[in-house]
Amino acid sequence: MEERRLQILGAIVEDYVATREPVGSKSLLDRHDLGVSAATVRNDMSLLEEEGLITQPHTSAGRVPTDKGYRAFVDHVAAIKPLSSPEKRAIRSFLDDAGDLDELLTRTVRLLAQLTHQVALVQYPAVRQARVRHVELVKVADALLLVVLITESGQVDQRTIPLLAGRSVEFDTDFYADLRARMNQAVVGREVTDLHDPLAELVTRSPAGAQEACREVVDGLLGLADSRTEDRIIMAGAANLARSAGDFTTQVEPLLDVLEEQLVLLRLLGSMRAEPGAVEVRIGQEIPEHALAQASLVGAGYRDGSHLAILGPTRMDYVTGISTVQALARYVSRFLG
Amino acid sequence: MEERRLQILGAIVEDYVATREPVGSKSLLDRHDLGVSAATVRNDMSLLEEEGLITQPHTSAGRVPTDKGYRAFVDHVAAIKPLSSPEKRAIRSFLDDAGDLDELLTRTVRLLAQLTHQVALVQYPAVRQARVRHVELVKVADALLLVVLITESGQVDQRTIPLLAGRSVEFDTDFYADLRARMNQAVVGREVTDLHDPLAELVTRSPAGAQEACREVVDGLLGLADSRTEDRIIMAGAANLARSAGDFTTQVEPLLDVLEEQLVLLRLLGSMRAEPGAVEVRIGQEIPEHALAQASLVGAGYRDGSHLAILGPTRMDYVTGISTVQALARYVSRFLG
DNA sequence: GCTGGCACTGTTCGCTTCCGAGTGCCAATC
DNA sequence: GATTGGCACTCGGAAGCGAACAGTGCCAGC
Repeated sequence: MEERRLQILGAIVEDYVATREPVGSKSLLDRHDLGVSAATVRNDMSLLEEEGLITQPHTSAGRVPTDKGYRAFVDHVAAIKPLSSPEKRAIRSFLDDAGDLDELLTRTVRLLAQLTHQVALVQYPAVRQARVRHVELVKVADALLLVVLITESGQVDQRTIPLLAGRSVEFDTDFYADLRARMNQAVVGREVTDLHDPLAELVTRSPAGAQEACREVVDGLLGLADSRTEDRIIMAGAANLARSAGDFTTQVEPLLDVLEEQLVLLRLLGSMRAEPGAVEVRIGQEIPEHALAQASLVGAGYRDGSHLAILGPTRMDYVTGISTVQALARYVSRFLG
Repeated sequence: MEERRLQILGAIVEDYVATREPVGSKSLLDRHDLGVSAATVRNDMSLLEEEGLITQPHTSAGRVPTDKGYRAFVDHVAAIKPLSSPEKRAIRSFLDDAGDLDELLTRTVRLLAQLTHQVALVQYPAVRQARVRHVELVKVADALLLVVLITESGQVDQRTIPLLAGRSVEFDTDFYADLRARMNQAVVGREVTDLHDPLAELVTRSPAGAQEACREVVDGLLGLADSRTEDRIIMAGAANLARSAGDFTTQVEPLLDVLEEQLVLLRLLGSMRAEPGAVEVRIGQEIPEHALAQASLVGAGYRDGSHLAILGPTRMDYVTGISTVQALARYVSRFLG
């Protein structure tokens, strides 16, 4: 029976994840009621091994799932186990308390790490398409101007720029108040990616003597608008790796190095294709990054095109992982919507 | 000679940190030219052990530094090894590129973790005493208002608040533009901790029908002003723990749990007393937190009263740690000044 | 197609033995 | 009085060995 073989595979994965030890036919029967004898299980195990789903570390040892085995488990056996009501409520109230986008994401990533005991990653939502809601200029010191950009999505970005041309007396607070008003008039309602022309025009229309000072500020705003579209990754629970360090037969160092490399993580999450609310699982070799050949990634899309994920050893608890990732992705999507 | 004993202690610490193995009199001489014989070293070791600075895991094994030994090493032996010029330049240019406070701190903490291979912690600068520079209100959606608080120190805080009372038609964008103007008039220039009275007055002076809507916003701003004084900790390199997991004889789990507990970390950094630019070292038992009994903390003050630190096994490279922490604390202080 | 039985296999565990790094002490030397 | 070479002693860890054990594959019988 095809059915039973998968059931056995599931049991093997479950036991191996729980015990970290190769599981044999007999001990399998101790923990699971399969309704057949050990010999039958052995036969099925043989077949599973032929298919490449499990493997023996050595003769006379139990079996261990292969990457392919985990894949089959995830695809055909693992059922999403919805979170319990108290869990759901706890999550919701914890996330509800978040004051702004940053905090929402920070809390989400921490929660994800805590619930799954893995490393959690959240991609900053890609909101390139946002429109400008407001621009604020605040003179912080004699030669320092704070530029704040607020988008309709409620994201607030800021940058302090040094003033060189604009530091003479005639460019006082009023000057910047006026500039602020004109800038807002020029950019409010426009796409943040589309500010170059209107701002250039604003500069040319400024009084001759003030063009340099205006350009300074305009450049700051353009830089800000540009950098805000940069992707970022928030991470939590990296220390959980210490817990599962034993699961990696190779050195953990390269893996740690990868975690420090924002670029690699960006590529990783950026390559995920899961639709919002859907889950995508990458197992071991399926991850195109050598250092992660013994790791698995469970990710889900949220909002539009952004992703969050957990990263752990291939021998991880996929059921809990998938459920949790999916639940959190949905919550976050809803809060952002 | 007191002198030589300390030199030997230094050599023991150095070797033990490098090899993770108890160091004996002979192997010590192999790696260090002390100008005396093994027997003399043995005698000195005996004395060091009597003083409680080193200890033997068992008879016929080499010696290992005790917490007290590390303490003596740090106090009397370790010399600060200034960073090399290229290092300094790299640090400076990396930090110079930071656009705002948040990014500066993020970069600092990452750098610290990378340079020392330990867990790095940075306390968000305590700027309770800041004055209000500007308040901005932006209606993000029908029933959502974004409140932005900008202080003279250039810090920008934000929060989205739900509008219940103020969602009717008469409270339109103009209403909030007007409210914004009045709020600014009421609070600009005041201490953020001292906004309660003027804002309460603002509410009572508002038109009778709008008081509820005003109170809503005022409460949001007060909450924001309040929460911005909340301390925060930024962490990086937690994964480095996996690298040094072998250094902890006890379970690593409780230690990981501590790292997830912002509160404990806050208490930890908050209890540091190092002046800006000065370094404070806490070794093992000196840390009033059971789970960190095998860890050490190397911290330095920056700005006024805030701290940054690294956390690692007691068996850590204190020389590099102290130098790096001090250097970064000074850089950050300078950039913020 | 499933099962119980059986012979076979390689790891692990406990035991013993042995080696060596390291110590402490002492008498001799500078 | 500090330093040194010599020496006996100790104990943990590596090496070697056999038994126990967990697990497998195969086969005949139901």
